[in-house]
Amino acid sequence: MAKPTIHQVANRAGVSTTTVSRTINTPDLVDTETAEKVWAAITELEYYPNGQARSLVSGRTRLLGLIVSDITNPFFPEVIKGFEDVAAGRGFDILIGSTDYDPKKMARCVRRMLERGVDGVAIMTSEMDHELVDQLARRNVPLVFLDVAKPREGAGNILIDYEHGVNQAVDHLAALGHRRLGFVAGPSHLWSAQLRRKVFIDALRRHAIPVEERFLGQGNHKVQGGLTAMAELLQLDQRPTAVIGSNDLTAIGMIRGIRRAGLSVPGDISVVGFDDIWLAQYTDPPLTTARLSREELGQQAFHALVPDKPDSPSFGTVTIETKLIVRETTRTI
Amino acid sequence: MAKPTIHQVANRAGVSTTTVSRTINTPDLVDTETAEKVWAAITELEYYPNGQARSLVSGRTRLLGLIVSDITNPFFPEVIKGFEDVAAGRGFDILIGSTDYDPKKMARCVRRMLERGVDGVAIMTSEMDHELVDQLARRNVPLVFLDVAKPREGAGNILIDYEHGVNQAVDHLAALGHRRLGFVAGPSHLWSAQLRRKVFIDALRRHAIPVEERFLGQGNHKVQGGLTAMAELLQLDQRPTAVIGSNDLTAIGMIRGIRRAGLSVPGDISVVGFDDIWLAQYTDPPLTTARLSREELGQQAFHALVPDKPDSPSFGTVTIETKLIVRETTRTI
DNA sequence: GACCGGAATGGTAACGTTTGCATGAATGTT
DNA sequence: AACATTCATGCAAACGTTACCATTCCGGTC
Repeated sequence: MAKPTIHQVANRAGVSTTTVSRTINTPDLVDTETAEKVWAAITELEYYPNGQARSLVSGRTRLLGLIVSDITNPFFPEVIKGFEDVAAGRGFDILIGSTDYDPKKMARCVRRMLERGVDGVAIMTSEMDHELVDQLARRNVPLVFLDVAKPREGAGNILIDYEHGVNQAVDHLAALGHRRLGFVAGPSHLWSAQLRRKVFIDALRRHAIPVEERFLGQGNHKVQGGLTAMAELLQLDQRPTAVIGSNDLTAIGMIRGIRRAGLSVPGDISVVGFDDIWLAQYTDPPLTTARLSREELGQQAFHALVPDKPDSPSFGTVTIETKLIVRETTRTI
Repeated sequence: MAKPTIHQVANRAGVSTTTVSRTINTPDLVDTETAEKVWAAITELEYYPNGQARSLVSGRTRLLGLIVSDITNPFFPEVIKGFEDVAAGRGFDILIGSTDYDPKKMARCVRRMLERGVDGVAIMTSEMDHELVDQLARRNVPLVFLDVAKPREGAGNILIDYEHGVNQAVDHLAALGHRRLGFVAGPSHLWSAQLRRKVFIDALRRHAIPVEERFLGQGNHKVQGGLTAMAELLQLDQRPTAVIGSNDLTAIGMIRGIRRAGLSVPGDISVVGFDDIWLAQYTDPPLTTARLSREELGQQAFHALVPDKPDSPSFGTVTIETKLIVRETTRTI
């Protein structure tokens, strides 16, 4: 009674297990009348097919892995949501693995996914062990990398077009008359943080705005980092009139730093963030920031792993756009 | 080569599959020398046991379900983390289901978990279909409910001791000399929100502080709700000198409302939140709030589902403490 | 009326493990 | 020297599905 098998259903309906299986999977092959009896038995017994047995024979698990570094980081939940939503719609479940920036946990994650026989893995974590990833690849597990330094052969890659958003931000500030722009970068070991910084500098050049070393601060993608970096920037005898943070947390810290120095945002200094995390709309004042749609990121990751048409290669590279959201931390000089 | 089976390993090591299985699961039963050969074969072939086959015979999947309403809500990720951490340590994987407050998705979630044959499900969502839950119970799937109205028979229940934290908050404010206390509640359909409000009123009584209806505002557990409710409270000819929000988001909205009215926190009005979400330490000024350890919540949920000693019943009820964290939004009157 | 084709169904062998039962060798006990 | 005990191993039967290959029955065709 507890967990009826296909045999019990078959018995009850007075047919063979084969017929039950067909009623569920290929209804066209079974007589309407028989099908009804089978369905009756199924609902009466509250039968659910045993997934293990199913995928043991089919070879597919309809299970996808998603490896992130820290689910607590406000950036990730929305990616997960985007991924999960579309996956659930297509009948896939997802297995989440947090690495906590710890290579050991990463290894454990990969092992778990391998044993579960996932049909694909999305990896969004900077610190990854190449050996481990190769192991996945060698077993023909479809892979997709999110926002990774070098697109990988034989795997999907989702890249982020930092350039557009940052350009828009610089355009925006330039249009408001700002000519002294500062930037507080993220941790230097993070490739994407490096890229954001580089893209900012390129944008300045394009606008023929002089790039001043002293306006380039160093943060850590956390509030505290933005705060202290901003404090240093404010020591300068000639300070920037507008500053961009490498991510929203940094920008929030910067706002706090400016306030603490007795100045106002955007009255004295304009501030722009990056990411548009959920929190950005609730800062005081609401933060102008370059949005990176995390939901889309998750969705694209799914599509890279399980293509619409079966057997299409999907090793392609997809780019996610970024786009400036103007709120209230920027003002004309 | 792609996915070696236990047979290939057995062949390579020159033993039977039984021996390979034993080398992995019950090493005591196999000769050291043989074991070495087997392990050699395992690593050479990069063999990982097939989980489906394994759990097909064992009946256990070492898979746990976790149903939440919205992973994007900053409250949940930390619960998930607590749950996942301890689960991973014990060799369990977790399957996340978001209901999005949609009964249909909830049903789909339950079905998915049933088909996967999860070894237990933790449910932390207010809108749940009793029929669905009964279905799980009938199939002897261990269940645990988190912060639910009525403890359920035959299932684990994790309750939250709202009382202690709120009492501490009121104590704290009373000690600072406040006698006119306000409260902005959460959505009335949410049982836990109701409870927080009730507990607040009880605390006032205990302190012989008069309970004034007009000081009891109505929010929705979002920033906006706190903001508008606070605006109303400020219209009063005699306003409260301290206010408590039903959750941190509400409190953040309240701070904003106070500021918008040209008053200062905590200079004019003290504010206390509830939950201590990650964001609470980054508000300006940092929020005094009653902490509800979400990590512990997740951990307890796991322990309720898979007890340390096999076969211990574990239908018990566990209570999570709440505790005031004093930061900088409260001050003497 | 013999033959063919299609529709509906059943029997059974996989899928990759674990696990009781059986076997054989080696060691110890009387 | 016969026998019990332990240790190390193998054989084969499960676990719950699906998929291939029959088999049966039926109406239609020549």
